[in-house]
Amino acid sequence: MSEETRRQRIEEINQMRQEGIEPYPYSFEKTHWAGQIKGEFAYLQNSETKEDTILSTAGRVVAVRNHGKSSFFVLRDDSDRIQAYIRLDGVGAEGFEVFKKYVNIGDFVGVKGFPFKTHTGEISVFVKDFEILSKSIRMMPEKWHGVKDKEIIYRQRYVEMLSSDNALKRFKIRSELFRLVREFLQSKDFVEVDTPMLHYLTGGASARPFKTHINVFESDMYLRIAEELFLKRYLVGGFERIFEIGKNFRNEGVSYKHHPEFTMMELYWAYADYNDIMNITEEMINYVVREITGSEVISYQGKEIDFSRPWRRVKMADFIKENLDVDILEDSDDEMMAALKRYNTEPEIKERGHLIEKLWDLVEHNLVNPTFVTEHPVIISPLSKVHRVDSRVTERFELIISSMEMANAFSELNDPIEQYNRFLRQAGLRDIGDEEAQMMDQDFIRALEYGMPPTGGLGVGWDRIIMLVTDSPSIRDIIPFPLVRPISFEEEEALDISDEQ
RNA sequence: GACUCGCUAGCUCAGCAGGUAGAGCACCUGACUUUUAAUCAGGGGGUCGCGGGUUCGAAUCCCGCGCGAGUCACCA
Repeated sequence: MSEETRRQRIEEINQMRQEGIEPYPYSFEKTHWAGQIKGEFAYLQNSETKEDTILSTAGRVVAVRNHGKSSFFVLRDDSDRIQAYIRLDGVGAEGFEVFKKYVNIGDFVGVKGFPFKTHTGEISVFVKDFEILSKSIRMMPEKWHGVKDKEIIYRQRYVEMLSSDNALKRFKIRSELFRLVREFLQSKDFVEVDTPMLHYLTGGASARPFKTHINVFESDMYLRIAEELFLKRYLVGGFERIFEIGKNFRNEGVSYKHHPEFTMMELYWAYADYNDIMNITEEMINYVVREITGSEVISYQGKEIDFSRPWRRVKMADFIKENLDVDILEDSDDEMMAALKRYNTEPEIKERGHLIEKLWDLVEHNLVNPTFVTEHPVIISPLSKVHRVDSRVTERFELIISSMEMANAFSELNDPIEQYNRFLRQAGLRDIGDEEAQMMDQDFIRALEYGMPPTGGLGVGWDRIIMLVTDSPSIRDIIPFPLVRPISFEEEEALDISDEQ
């Protein structure tokens, strides 16, 4: 590491203070964002100045081009980049000397001056005054190639963000997406609520939980794997249209589409069923995709994905039958097992539900455009109502896009007796070693006994949708600070800041 | 977990018939008052991921480990 440059910077900071220049001042009056300046003064002709307009802006210096008694430099802020032009006769000999001596790429600088357009047509700020706002003592990544090392990108995301406009934009899209989701749902009278992340019992999904411990109650706890069971308690309480956007935690593998900590949205709509939920899901995702990308057809990793409505709807059993020639509703366990063997796979737990899941995994990758896969067997849907005309299946759907499960929804089971029996069966699965089976939640049963209205419920894994709209190959690319294997800071760095002051 | 690939200056990368390390950007010094990957001249900077082995000699060959990426397996 360039220890040398870092020492130089620290020495410069000391010098600055001796000269009465504070390298880390407290605030700066910023009147314009970079993007605002570019927009507001786009009308200027080449070489035209607007000397009667004094504005100020600030950002990180990302490029400096010195020309003797003048200098061009580029400031990057939240909105865009803006070029600034500083010269000796604009800021005076002393100011210009400070600029040349102390301003480096990576520093935050505030400038005050008037807008103009250069001979070559670049909207710029003619600097009348400037202030160093924060000195950087680290060298910035290469200005042209940026940082490509995935290890730096994931472990020090701030480095990727500060050096790549694209990365900054990617995470702004993430933020914008959640804004749009809230806007959409609020327009339909859904209210945002929240539920605990620390649970004594895990439920609402099939997954292995993280364990933790609460000292005051001397009790083990789990990080939630779903919001479901608490949100339904809201419905018992009287809420009719609710949603929660929050983190869930699943102690399982990491892959391009799995991350132990991910952002899930769940929504519950009283008096609606899974058909209503299908419709609102389609409308909501279509809206979000259009707002963000400006189109209904997007390109994801070279594939085209068409979000135009209506989306295909296919029953799970039919889809598996047409692809694998296996009937998950009628065939025996042995027949399904034989089919799985034909595809060189078999589940760890040889139980009907797991056989069905396994068969599904074989065909999921055949779906690229948004597709609702519906009517899952009762056995793999412990929280879902049995279908009103076919008792072998439930009123449930999963939304598949680009081979990834994006959403899961059902007509929520609100019959307390049946829910109790479904939980009993899940408990039986736990007994035979299925660590992902759900736990009996007696308080939840009690809540249902008080009565929950007929309700349609939905869960959406927005991280995966963000992958699509940002054309990111891995979920780690759109989670700002992904989980990384721990390594000691000393292994990465041999810097000691204390002995250098 | 298995296999494949990668790890060299702050960053992006070269170097691998084994002979004590290079470029560009960045940094420092100098020239240059409309450049935009500015240009020109000079300079500093490296436990070549870590440990062991082979060898007179290892960034380069062999073994182990660490971290990362991809594929598969596992997994909603």
